[in-house]
Amino acid sequence: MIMKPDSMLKDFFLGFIKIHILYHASKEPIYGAEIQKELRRHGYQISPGTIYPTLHRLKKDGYLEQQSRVVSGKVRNYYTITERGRDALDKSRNKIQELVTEVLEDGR
Amino acid sequence: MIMKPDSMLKDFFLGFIKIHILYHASKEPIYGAEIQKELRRHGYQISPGTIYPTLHRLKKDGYLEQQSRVVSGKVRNYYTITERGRDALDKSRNKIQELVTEVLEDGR
DNA sequence: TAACCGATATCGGTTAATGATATCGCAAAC
DNA sequence: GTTTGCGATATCATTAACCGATATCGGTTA
Repeated sequence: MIMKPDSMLKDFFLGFIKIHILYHASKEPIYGAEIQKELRRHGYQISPGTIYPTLHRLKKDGYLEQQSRVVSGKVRNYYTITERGRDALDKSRNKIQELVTEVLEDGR
Repeated sequence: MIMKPDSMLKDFFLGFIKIHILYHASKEPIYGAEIQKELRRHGYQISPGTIYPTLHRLKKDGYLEQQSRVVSGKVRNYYTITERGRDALDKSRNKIQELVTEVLEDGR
């Protein structure tokens, strides 16, 4: 029996996904399956049914732009952050800092 | 026309609520309406339909314990963190630190 | 004992995550 | 040039969660 990650952390993680994606897309072009792997390294199994609609949404909202590229015979949709996305990321950073700092600040 | 907070931050906030609540309940006894005000100070209007079920859930899961108290003629359900809740909070802290630090670390 | 009121509880409607499945499109094989 | 393989992407029905409007609770006071 596999112990699922704490639901609290799962919730946190889901709420954090868009920001996490924007961050990586600000570093280098990313694609769906890669993001999924990256999230797994953090211990969270996020469904493709979540990843892809999220990417589409971020593109539709103008935060990401898409370039299709062929890699070893497969089509990949790479996403890069836009200027608008960068602004949103910066704004989110500040707010997250404010929200999280307090909670993280001290142990028991 | 009131500009709603960015949906990305809203998502983050919703995912963060349980942890935020646990944190405050680790400092002092809290109650629903107070939490709602506290969250508003951060710029987010969270519905009672979210707050109260969340508190019930945290209690049911053993993270909070409840004491009903009468204040100026009104019944209030105060919640305090349990030992189990403290453990969950500490665990969450570590994980959040790991997840957030990277994203916050640098500007553009 | 009736009316008040802050706080809490609840309900139907709506939106979002899920993960299993189907599809896409290029390339290598024959 | 047609077929097959495959990683990546798209989609769909189901399930769960937030929403906010509304109802209810239960001491207190007059």
